[in-house]
Amino acid sequence: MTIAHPEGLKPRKTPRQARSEVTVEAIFEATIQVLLTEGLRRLTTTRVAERAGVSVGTMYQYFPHKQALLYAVLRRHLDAVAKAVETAGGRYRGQPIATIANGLVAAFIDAKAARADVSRALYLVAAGLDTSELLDGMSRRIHDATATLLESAADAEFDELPLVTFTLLSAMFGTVRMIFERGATPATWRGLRAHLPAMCRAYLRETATEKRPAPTPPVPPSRKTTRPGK
Amino acid sequence: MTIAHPEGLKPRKTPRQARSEVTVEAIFEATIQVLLTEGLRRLTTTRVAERAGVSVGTMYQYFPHKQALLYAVLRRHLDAVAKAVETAGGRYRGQPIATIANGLVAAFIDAKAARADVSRALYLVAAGLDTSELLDGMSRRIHDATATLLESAADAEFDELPLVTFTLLSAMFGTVRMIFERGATPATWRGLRAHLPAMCRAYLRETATEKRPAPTPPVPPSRKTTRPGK
DNA sequence: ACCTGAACACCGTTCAAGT
DNA sequence: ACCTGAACACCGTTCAAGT
Repeated sequence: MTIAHPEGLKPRKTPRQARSEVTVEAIFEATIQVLLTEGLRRLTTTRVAERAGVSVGTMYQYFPHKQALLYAVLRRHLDAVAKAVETAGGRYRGQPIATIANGLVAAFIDAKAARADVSRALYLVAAGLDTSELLDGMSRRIHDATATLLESAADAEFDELPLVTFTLLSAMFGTVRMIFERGATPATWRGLRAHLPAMCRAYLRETATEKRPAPTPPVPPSRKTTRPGK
Repeated sequence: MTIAHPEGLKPRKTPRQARSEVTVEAIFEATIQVLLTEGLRRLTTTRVAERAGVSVGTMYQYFPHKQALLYAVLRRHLDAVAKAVETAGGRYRGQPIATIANGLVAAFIDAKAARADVSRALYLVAAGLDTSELLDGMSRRIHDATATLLESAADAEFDELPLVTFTLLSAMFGTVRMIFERGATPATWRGLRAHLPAMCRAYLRETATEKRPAPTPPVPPSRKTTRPGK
């Protein structure tokens, strides 16, 4: 559950007194505020400290450098997203792939949209940091939850589960990310909310080998599994 | 064809003598080299100037600030990608959607993979810059080329062409981007090269209304078009 | 026309001194 | 234990002086 911090990005000390917990919390909140009001480019250690009502020195007592601070903020957000997908994984277990695809996309989009402004700001933060280990950890949680979910599907089996999971998630992550980085219109958002699940369903139907004959629809899924080689 | 520079990101002057053209070219090349060997974080105006064999002052004669320099390098690369998709658009006009999907994905991946290291480095650059106008311009070219291509498909018509184009491209862009930002294994690359087109084909088949009865396959496409509203 | 590089303002980070 | 803020090193940017 806990993701290891890459060396050097650890918080410098853990708060031991009530006073310092308040301080750390204030620093977190100030970081997000400065990020949203001033932008990443103008996010300065001095500015964050000022906004948090502490001195720069205090900040450096908890975070060895600016990167570590941003890293910690990013980590919080990604953790919430991973949790959302894991929860969805529990809820849709054993359902048909259509339901799974819809549920998964909805959970992911909702988690991001809940704090859309923060999400958007953090994409920039993530790019400027060495986040490979953090993203690896979060991706693994989400990947595992998704693979387990797909494996439990009532009406389908997958020959290459890891690759299917990876492709599916890449499209989901990437699409939503794309939307966030450029400001999408509400119309685009609505459109995507329908078309992204549609794409996922179509893909899963294409790559699945049927487990039992589906009850209602007369449409036969393709029999051959797609081969990844070359 | 030419994309307007956002205010303030214009090159400061255009080279008028052969000497300065050489200088600018050296600066471009130096930027990419420093980016690849030192990373974005250690990319310093002094370092780039040194590597290019000119003084900082000279650099500032051509680029008003560091951002403008990075912007220009990014612009070059994106232009090459847009050109690749436009070319593919010409080549696959009037083909069946399966062929179009395959060709489009291949063209895009190839364009990125051609200079994979530069691609990777530039994703970081793009995130740290105000690139909305640049990306809007490039996206428009790619979007237009793709929409025209889809409209020409021999075996399908699309009720909501703009939304379909957008969703398709988002998945493509996003997926490839995802791969680039984290180092993907060759196996993953090969897998994706097969599965990403498969996903695109499945999606297009799902959202298309058939133009003429397909000749070979007995699989009927779904008749109802997916509705984007809520 | 084009180039140089010392000089300036600003930001990340430290550390001796405080409570 | 926790906090302060002047001090230092480094980076982006400028501009008077050169060819």
